[in-house]
Amino acid sequence: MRLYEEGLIYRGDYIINWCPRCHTALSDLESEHEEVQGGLYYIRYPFKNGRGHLTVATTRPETMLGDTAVAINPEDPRYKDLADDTLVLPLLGRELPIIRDAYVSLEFGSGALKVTPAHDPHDFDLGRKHGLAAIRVMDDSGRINELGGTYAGLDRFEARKRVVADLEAQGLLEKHEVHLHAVGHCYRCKTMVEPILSQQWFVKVGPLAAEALQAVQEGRTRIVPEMWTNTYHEWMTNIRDWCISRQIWWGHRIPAWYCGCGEVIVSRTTPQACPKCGGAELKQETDVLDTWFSSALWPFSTMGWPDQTPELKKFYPTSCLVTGFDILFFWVARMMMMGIKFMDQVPFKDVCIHALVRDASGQKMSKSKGNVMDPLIIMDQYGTDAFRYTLAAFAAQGRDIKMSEERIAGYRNFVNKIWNAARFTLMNLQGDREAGAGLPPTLEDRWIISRVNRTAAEVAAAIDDYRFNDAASALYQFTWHEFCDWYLELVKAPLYNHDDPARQAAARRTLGEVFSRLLRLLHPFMPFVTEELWQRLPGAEGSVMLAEWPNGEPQEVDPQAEAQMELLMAVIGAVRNIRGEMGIAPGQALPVVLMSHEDSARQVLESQAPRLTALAKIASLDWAVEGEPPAQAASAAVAGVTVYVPLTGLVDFAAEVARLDKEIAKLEKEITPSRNKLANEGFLAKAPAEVVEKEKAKVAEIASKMERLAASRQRMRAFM
RNA sequence: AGGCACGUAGCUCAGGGGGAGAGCGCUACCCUGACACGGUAGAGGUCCCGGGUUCAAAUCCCGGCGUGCCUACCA
Repeated sequence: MRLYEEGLIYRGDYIINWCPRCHTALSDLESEHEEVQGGLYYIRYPFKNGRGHLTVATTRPETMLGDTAVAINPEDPRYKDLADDTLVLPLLGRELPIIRDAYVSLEFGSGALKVTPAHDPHDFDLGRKHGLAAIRVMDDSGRINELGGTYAGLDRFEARKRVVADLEAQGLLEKHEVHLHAVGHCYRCKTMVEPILSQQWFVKVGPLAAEALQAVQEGRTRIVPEMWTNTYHEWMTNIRDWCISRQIWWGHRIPAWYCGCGEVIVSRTTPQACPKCGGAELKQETDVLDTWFSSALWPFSTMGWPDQTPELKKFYPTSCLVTGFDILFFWVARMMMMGIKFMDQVPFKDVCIHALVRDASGQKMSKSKGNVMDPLIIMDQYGTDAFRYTLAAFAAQGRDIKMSEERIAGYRNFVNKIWNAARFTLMNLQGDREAGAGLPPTLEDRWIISRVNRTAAEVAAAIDDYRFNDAASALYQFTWHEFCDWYLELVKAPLYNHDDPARQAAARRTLGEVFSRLLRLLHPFMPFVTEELWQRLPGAEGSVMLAEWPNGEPQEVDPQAEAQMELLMAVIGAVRNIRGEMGIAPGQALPVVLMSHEDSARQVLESQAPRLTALAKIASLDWAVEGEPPAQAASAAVAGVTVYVPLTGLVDFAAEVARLDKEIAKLEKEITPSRNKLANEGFLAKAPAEVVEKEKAKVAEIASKMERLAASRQRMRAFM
């Protein structure tokens, strides 16, 4: 009503997109252009004076039945001296004036354009400009009507064939070329849209769009990822009036009444009599509003508008709308227009455009194409949580998703991993998470607490930025490769040591705490399994949905513990590498000798000897005096520490030399770019000091490793 | 036709000026007391091509080639 009163809604005769199957008008958006192979027909229109003809080109010969003129470009040299200014329309014999308009392209077709104002939007404009009649020759089902002469009653495609055949028979078809062009199709039923002259209701969107555009330009509404603002801008700038009449049976009926005297009454209440003639014979408009028009009011109409309800006050404008790009115009832009118009404020602060799931070849999934992946089947197969996690992991900004079942299976495995980690955790907690306070934390305690806090901070930051894939992968990495791979293995030692119940309890405490935080962090991505496990976690109350969200406590980040763990993991990795590369059975415990000139490293490793021994499967752990390595041993170099595995008896010296060669070659490849940089004077002069320092430290570390490995290699060679 | 993306391991994809990453797949070994939907170790890359900017380019700029999407009335 308000829009009508302000002149922003009007009724008018225009060419609209008509679906001959749905029997309704469509907006420009609902007409989807699709490339089709059509024909370009060159048809001879004879001059009235009988001397020759003018050839016009058209893709839709059947519309010639509604022609009311032929247009040429006034600049066209071919048509400078025409024999006559009047043509005779073939088949029907109607006389057609030749009009001159710069709109006609000199390059396309024959340079002569047949004008059918009732069946083409541009012809309609031309018709208005030149005062031509508009003859509508088709009915609402796409059949030729009584104005189409002998073609009356034929379907539009049938009519085309007949028209072409008849023209050919009369020698009026000059030629016929194959022609690719984009043709509108009904978004609902894919029927070819027919542009038809018709009286409909329209919204004058210009002023509304200008405001909606400005809101985004001024940042009152932010579109994420930003690249979509271009698209939004483009569309808002080139927008045409919006046809909102629909001849369908669902939707809001347009509140307009027609009186026999010709008066149109638009009213909030049902009018009793015509204000002009007093007549009581009023008929309400049968058309309904486009559903997108109605739903443009959604952000406020759902909260009691036009009343100023408490809900409306509190929740408008909303914080974030999450949607797909294909809805950006249909709905988002229109909610913006209406929100600003009626609420004086944008409907949402952020619009988050998420990725669209496409099929394996990048096609948009659609039922009619038959390339849909049924989420119910997938969830049945891999689990709802796995499916949801996959979508989150794939949801990188600005990119669509080609769904891959392998990835879903990978996340199913992840869910399973968590389930098993939970079994381990719950089994060991023995119903108690509270005991064990007071003992100083072990290295693995400090480390995992530090890591879970870093992860929490990372997840929080990622979610704030709508980088759901970053959040998902941070959690995956932490859960599997830190919590499960390292922490759970390390914590087994205190957990299984019944001789030290206090330490055992302390271990339980940390385990329970970290696992509890992990469940809370995972919950948004994996709601079902985490809730199930939460219910079994001792000390957890209520639903995990309501549990406190871990944001990451900076004071619980412990860089020293992380550095020490890094050393421990490197040494364990070195022993395992030797075991794997030398083909030593996993079950065989190995003697290990360490050598280091760094007291701090030695201290850490000595204090962690039990963990080191357990995870690297070590039979005996000894320290060598510097410069006196064990004679026959495989070796590895980590930062600050050299690792020896004496292999007397079962050692294969050639294999060890080969292993060291490979390792040295790898380091060589790593060190070269850094050495080159340091040899570059420009780098030393212009690069930031910390970058130069970093390169130097890197070169020093790798060089040290290489030296130690080379020394080992030399010793091994002596035994060959 | 115009616009916007994308081209990184065999496949699916992150990253985005200073040490090439993940999942799956692959190779070898292992049913180790949470987990074989698993563990340990490993192989695998001209970051599409060509220029440019820079001390430094997979990353920024320009031009190609290829792919996808969106918009569009050339009858």
